[in-house]
Amino acid sequence: MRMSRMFSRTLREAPNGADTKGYEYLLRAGYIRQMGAGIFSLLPLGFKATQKIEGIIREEMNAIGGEELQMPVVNPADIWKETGRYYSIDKEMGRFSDRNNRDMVLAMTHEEAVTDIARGEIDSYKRLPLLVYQLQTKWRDDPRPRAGLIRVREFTMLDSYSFDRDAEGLDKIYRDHYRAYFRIFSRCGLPSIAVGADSGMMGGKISHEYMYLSPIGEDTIILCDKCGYTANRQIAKFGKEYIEEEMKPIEKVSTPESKTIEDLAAYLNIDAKKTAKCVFMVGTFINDKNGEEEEKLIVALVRGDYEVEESKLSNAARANSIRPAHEEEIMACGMVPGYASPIGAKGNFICIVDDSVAKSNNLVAGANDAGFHYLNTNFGRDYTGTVADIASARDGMRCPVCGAPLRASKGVEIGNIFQLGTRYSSAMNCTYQDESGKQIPVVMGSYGIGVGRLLACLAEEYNDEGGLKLPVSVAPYQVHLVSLVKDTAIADSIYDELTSKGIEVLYDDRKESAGVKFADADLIGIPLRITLGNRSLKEGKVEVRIRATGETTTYLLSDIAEEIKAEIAKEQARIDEGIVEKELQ
RNA sequence: CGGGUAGUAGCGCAGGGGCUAGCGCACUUGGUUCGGGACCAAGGGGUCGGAGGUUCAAAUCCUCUCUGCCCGACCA
Repeated sequence: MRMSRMFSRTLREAPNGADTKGYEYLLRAGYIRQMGAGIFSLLPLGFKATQKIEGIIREEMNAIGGEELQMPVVNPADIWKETGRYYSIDKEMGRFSDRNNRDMVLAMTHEEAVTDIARGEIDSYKRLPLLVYQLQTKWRDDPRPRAGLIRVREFTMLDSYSFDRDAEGLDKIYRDHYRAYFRIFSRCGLPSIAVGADSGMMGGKISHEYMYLSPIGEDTIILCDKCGYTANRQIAKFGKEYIEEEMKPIEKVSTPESKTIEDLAAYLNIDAKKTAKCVFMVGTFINDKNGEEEEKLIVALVRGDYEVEESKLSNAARANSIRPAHEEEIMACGMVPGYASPIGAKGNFICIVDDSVAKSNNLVAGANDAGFHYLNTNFGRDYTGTVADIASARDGMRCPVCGAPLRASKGVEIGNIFQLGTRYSSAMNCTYQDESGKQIPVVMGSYGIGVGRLLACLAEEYNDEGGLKLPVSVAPYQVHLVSLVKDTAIADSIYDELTSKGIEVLYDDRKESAGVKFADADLIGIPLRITLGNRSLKEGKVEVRIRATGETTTYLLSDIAEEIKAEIAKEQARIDEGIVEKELQ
């Protein structure tokens, strides 16, 4: 590509709002342009990089037996009503009516669509297993897009769907994906880790998220450096201690001005872990069949020194969503904020008790009387509720596996894999006939990678003061040819020669100063730069500079095609050496 | 959805009741320069986010509204 004819141009200054380096450079180098909140165009450079990523994805998906297809973005709402997600997913899904007033949705994922197709294709166990994937546009009306391509509303996603006759089959294809995803990310040059995750709106039991660890990430990952335990904080467990002792009789004491655990512990001169903290949320429960909604107060109890993890709480309560409760809602159930506990409370509420509280004795809890608390409350004797793990794992807490201190880190979710089981096949009657003639729901899995987000993470990982420095496997071009001599004949012939040999060349044939050309080359970040200048040309040589390291070598003009091929191979070899082969333990 | 902040040329910004709205970069023309964001000269480009209002006069004041960004809620 001749730069004189390139659609995009570089920006000298960062557009307002580009607050991470990767985003700033993608914008300035002309890879992407914004059109609205969370809505971006991929300009030719960004599109090329994306195509490289997609090429890697296709190779790896094909390698595990996937077949590529493409499903429609617009789905009739009927299939989403079959699974109930038409009702349980809120405003995040785009909805509209067609000209005949039929409900339509913009598919934000394709479990329904693929299951609808599959039920027409699968009849016998002999047809299984199957695996299909697509690279396709998703629209998800995220309430808060941010950080460029990291969190957008419209994006391209690899999504694959597996169909098996039983859990063993699912387990195998799930493991295949686990391994293939590490290969994909590492072939793109992106370091990643897999963590145990919440399956969220997808349903199902087992799921893993792939995380690019970075301070710009929004997810919090809990990891153990000693034994390798990793999990998203939303589900991360940690080693809890229980205060087990002989139950003592409950006793009401005056605790004026002690609305927080901190004040209470100070007033009574006790450790916060000797208290039970009461957190109030309101859960929304949606009927999958008809979309009817119901709200209910959720009372969450954790030990005073722990925090409530809302995802865990939401799962334990089986709520579709939860929000903090208002004071009136708490008081309506006979509890007094600041001095609250389920003891003596009445009305329609759900009580979820963290095991740290359930298994500890004689904790201090609210008396539902302003200015008073109870000493020596005990779960089971003084109140009841559902026991679950709803406490949040934090930096420094103990590893649930080996007991070593846990570490918290920020991460960007670049992919995830779910064992769906029969959630969709049962709801949509996607069954196969087994040897005995019985109809059995197909066992499914679904798997996804955000392509644009992956590019954004790469831009974040590979940059310096000058701009991007993408790995050769994903860079839009392999070579950036910069000509500084007036006579274009030599540069033109190098360009033609390299191009004819299948090398991807971005040729800066513009009438710009050397400084501008170098600065733009650094910004765009093509891995290799050929500089054609009078200085070395006098000796019949050109310079080849490696963007990532700045290392420069001069080669004879006559050898340049072969030398460049060798340099590209070297760059590619660096990537190949870093390919991660990892099996699910 | 709550809190904050901003919207003036393609990009970055200044101006904050009064004549023709400015600066840097980018752009056009001519000339000089030519290996790390050159210089000189002459130019082109604006519904000051939108609507309504106050006023002799509004980019500027008031009301409403739209949009972007940041924090939170939320999210795969």
